[in-house]
Amino acid sequence: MSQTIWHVKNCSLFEKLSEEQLSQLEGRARIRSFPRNSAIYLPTDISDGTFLLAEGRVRICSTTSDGKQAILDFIKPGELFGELGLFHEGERDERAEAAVDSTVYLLPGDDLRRLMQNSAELSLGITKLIGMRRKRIERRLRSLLFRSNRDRLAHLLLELIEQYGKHLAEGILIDLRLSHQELASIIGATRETVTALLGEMQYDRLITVGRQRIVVKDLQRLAQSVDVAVPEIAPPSRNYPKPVPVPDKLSGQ
Amino acid sequence: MSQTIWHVKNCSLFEKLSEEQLSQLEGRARIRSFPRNSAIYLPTDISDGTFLLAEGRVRICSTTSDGKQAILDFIKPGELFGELGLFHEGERDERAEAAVDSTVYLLPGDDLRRLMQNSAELSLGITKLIGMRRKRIERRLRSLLFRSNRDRLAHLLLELIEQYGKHLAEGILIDLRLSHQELASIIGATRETVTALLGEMQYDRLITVGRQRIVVKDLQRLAQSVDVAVPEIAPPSRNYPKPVPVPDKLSGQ
DNA sequence: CCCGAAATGTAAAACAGCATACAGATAGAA
DNA sequence: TTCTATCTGTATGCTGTTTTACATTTCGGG
Repeated sequence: MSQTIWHVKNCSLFEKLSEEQLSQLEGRARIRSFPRNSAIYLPTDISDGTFLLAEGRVRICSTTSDGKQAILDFIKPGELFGELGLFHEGERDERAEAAVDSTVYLLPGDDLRRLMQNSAELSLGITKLIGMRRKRIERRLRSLLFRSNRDRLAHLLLELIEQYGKHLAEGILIDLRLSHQELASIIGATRETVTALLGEMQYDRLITVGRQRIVVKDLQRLAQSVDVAVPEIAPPSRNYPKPVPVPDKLSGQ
Repeated sequence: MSQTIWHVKNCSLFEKLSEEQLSQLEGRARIRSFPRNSAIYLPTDISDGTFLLAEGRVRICSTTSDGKQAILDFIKPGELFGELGLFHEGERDERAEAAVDSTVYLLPGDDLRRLMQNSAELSLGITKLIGMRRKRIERRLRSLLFRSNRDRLAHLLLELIEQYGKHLAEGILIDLRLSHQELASIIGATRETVTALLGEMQYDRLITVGRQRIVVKDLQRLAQSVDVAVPEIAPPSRNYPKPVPVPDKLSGQ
């Protein structure tokens, strides 16, 4: 088996495919690297084909005609994105960007559809992934419908801890560089509001903030304040294995 | 073929199943009627099994601990709901209610999963349905992130016209009984705000309002006001055939 | 036909978050 | 280093929305 397809083989989604099916997919799949903040697809792109994130982090964005931006979702390694184009042709209505340097497999729509026809396992796996994303989005929806900006921000911090939390002497570091603007785009607020809220939380001794750096000092109380269970901090390992290092990912664009 | 399964057979989702598979499903499926406003499942229910709406209309709701309610989605005949329970055990985190008198098939999770294993067609169909719902929810999310209450309400009216619009001499009737409270729960606002906004729109000669009755008088201008294409009014027929009349659906509960 | 629950209408006060307008701080590039 | 773009901090007025507190109307069931 060639090295190219190594990730795909190791992605739980594809583990039930036969060797033959895998090599078929391999022949058609393309791998590509994207540097931090570059676009992976645009809303105007023709929406066939699906993307599988091998490494990095991808954000799904939406922009209004008057330029306002929101982040709809973050994609983790091993997850698909752009996959709704499989079923509904036409233009995509969102944008995908690499949040950090990322490596992505491009799976042609036709091939993937054919494989799905022949593998109920694969179909089921994809269904699960889409369903999981729907659950995430439903949670965001509830959050927007019911919670204040401050609560949404607190909630977001807790979620981030779950994925990027790192124990430190001073507290739990959210090990991910996020500007206030980005936080604002996630919770649907303005940058200024986020700055103010973070300041408030710092004053309340819940967190300490630095430039693109947030340390949660009192997880207990933070979780309490939004009536939520204290999150577990995920182990640093990924279920999706780290690929052979790409020489210079910044040149991928 | 028995009459019970007639709907299932005619649901595009299941049309590719063999006779044998159908009768297998038939043996396990249960049909049940729910009167207007009754609960179909609760958040505390064990979340196995999936529901197929045969006739009527179902709303998916979420309630906070302090009693605030929101409507996450509406289900049309031929669509599945509660289907995420197929993949993630545990309690459901939403509630389903009959918005009008409704007839529902209950498909046991095990059986459906087994069928999905054996029919890639079926898996694909279910994936499409879940994906469609995700698209709807993503649209709601954008709407909440970007639009004001008034714009969200205008937007909602346009969507409702698409599904329930009925041409009348005075304009286009939204042929669905909805209280201000319900409208508010959909767009994420308070009842009072909705009352005020509807009043405003009436003053602007965009609509006329009566008790649980809204007539859009100037569709053109309404669509313009939220920068959206004028919606088509769907034909009254459903892609899902009307079942043999149930004697007295109100007795179903 | 009457009554009670639900739906609707209205209005004042309080508030949260936004738009706007700056100014200082910092990192990364040249 | 220096310079510039990005990020952060802060203040102010304003607007839209919620909250609260009612009064009124209407439907539907007994």
